[in-house]
Amino acid sequence: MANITVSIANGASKSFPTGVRIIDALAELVSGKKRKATLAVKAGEHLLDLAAELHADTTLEPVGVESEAGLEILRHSTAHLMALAVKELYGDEVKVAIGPAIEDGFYYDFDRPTPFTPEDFDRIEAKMAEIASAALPITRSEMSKPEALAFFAKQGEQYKVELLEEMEADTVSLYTQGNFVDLCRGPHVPDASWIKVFKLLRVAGSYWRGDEHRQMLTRIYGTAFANKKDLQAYLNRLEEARKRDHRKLGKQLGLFTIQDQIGPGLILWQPRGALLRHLIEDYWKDEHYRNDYQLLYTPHIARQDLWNTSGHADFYSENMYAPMEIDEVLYQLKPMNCPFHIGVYKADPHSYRDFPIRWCELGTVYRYERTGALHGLLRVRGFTQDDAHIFCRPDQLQDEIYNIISLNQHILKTFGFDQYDIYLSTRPEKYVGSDANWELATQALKQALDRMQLDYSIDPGEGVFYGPKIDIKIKDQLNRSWQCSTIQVDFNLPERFAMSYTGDDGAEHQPIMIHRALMGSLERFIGVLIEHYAGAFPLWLAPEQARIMNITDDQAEWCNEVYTQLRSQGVRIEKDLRNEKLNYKIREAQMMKVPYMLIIGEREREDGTVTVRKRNGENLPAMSPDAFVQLVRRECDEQLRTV
RNA sequence: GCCCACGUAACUCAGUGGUAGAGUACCUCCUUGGUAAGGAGGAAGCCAUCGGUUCAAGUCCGAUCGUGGGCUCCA
Repeated sequence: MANITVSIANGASKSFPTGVRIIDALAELVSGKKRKATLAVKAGEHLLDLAAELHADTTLEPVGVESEAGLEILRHSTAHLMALAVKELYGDEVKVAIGPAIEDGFYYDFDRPTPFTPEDFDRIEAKMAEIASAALPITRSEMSKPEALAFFAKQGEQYKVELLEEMEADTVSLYTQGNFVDLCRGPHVPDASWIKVFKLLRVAGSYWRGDEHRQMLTRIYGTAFANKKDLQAYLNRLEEARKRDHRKLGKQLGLFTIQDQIGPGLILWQPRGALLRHLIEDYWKDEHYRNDYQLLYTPHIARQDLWNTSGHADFYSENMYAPMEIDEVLYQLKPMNCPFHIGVYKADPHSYRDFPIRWCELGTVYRYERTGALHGLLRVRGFTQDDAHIFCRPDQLQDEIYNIISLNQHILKTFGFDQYDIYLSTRPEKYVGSDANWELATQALKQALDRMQLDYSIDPGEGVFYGPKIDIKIKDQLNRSWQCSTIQVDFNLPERFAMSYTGDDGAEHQPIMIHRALMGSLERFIGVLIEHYAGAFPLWLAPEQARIMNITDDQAEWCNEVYTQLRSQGVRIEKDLRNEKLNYKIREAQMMKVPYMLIIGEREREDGTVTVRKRNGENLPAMSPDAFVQLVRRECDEQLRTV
């Protein structure tokens, strides 16, 4: 990426490629007379060089710290500061592994006989503050690789030794702060006094080098900011995310439950959640019929033989549940829908004229997920994919991909998602299918994306062994990314199942198969939706669109009349006729995030009207029940309007 | 699966070795009140499960199951 933009106090500024020492860059900018420079580092690798070498006669303003790259440097330095504090407090008992800056903060991995717990945070933070206030300088030095190896070996830092052994460089850079010397590429802030606002957040386990067969380390996560205000804003954002947590809202709004007795990762949809899901499914089916898809239904189990043919019994077995025996034949629960759709394909002979065939199914699959991976609705063991398989000729591939992406965009947009990160994954090292086919499919994916003028990044070699794919991550209200949509070309299954069609030349050919899911799974998608909307669903999706409530018992009859009328006209309305104060009823409806409250007092009963209170507290003038039905229909139509 | 933490009433939580608690929800009664909690009373727990230590275990120890934060893996 990155150029370094260096600007100085007189306004001059220039970009340099990464790797240029800032001191050299400055020399170019500063004509020799004026040595008082202010730095703005946009993307920096060598800030410390500058700090170290300009210290004597340059004032370095801490402007960089507010920039993104500056924050990264600050956080990286804070990770080091934490390691220093830990070393000072716990000495040789602790070995240090690695400690980078990450999005929103930093972490450092430690190896300690008894892992850290949050109770240790106060002590470590206090030590960090103490070191920081002493403005202990952070200095950069270099060593040859053998020197560095000997140095860290002597200190007993086996993790650093291992890192060094794998490095190719002849010389490495070290950063020294007090007694703590760390192997590090840098850059860092000039001294610890720059680190003023920081906080340790949580401990977690992590494998050394991310390898589950190796040593488990204790990771401490923390964050640092340029000022207290930014830290507070960050903490508030975390708090906001916690409030939106779909597990919490799912319970509060009565959407779904997961129970020990049923089993982990298995979702029970409660009435409100089931209604929400039903609305999404109906919408999904309508959109698919409208876009020339046909709906399929297929069973949940199949003979093991099927999974042998498909190859899942081989390469996917660790995700599949154990076989069960039925009439002395083994059957297995399905982890995927594809072989069944192929079964439908094989029920009839096919000609090139049939294509494209677009078959979709809300197919429930079961996959074994390790207990530690399970997470609310977002990672479960039984889930329903909004699956589809498209069979086509090579010349139709690009159009089909294009159509899938546009349908995807249309559907996602309806749910308020219009920010995506798109990844195109290309051929991995191990693959099936011919090079020519891979090229054809990869180009088709690429051209479809280009045709739609979508930005995407390429993940080289990250495709599945059976074909290239496009993954789309959606961004929610809090700018968090979620992997939902996936579009995969498959050269494997048509081969394994010997699928064919008769071409215009009268010969048999193999169709191209595309797998795709737009929402991914209903479980995950609804989990994301809950957090995206913070449980306050738009009217068309709200399980309860309106709640009618009386002020005194005298209006109960009129309430019942309106209730029955609106129900019969398709409004999802509930009633609250309890002997409670209006305040109390409003509060409850409000907490259930019901979009409209219909308030009925003496006035409304006499006039035959309803007073409408919106979820945001706003009141609409009294209207007839009919007018309210129209209002609901109009609003839903607007929300569903095709873009 | 791995590391750490946690598991007490339907929910949110207090209870650190000596008779199981609060608020909310629920039920009953009073109250009929116009825009986010009216009042009184009542019922409700095998303290996740199993085992151990102890005169005595919700509390200490171990195992199992489950949840959370991560790691790894993924729709």
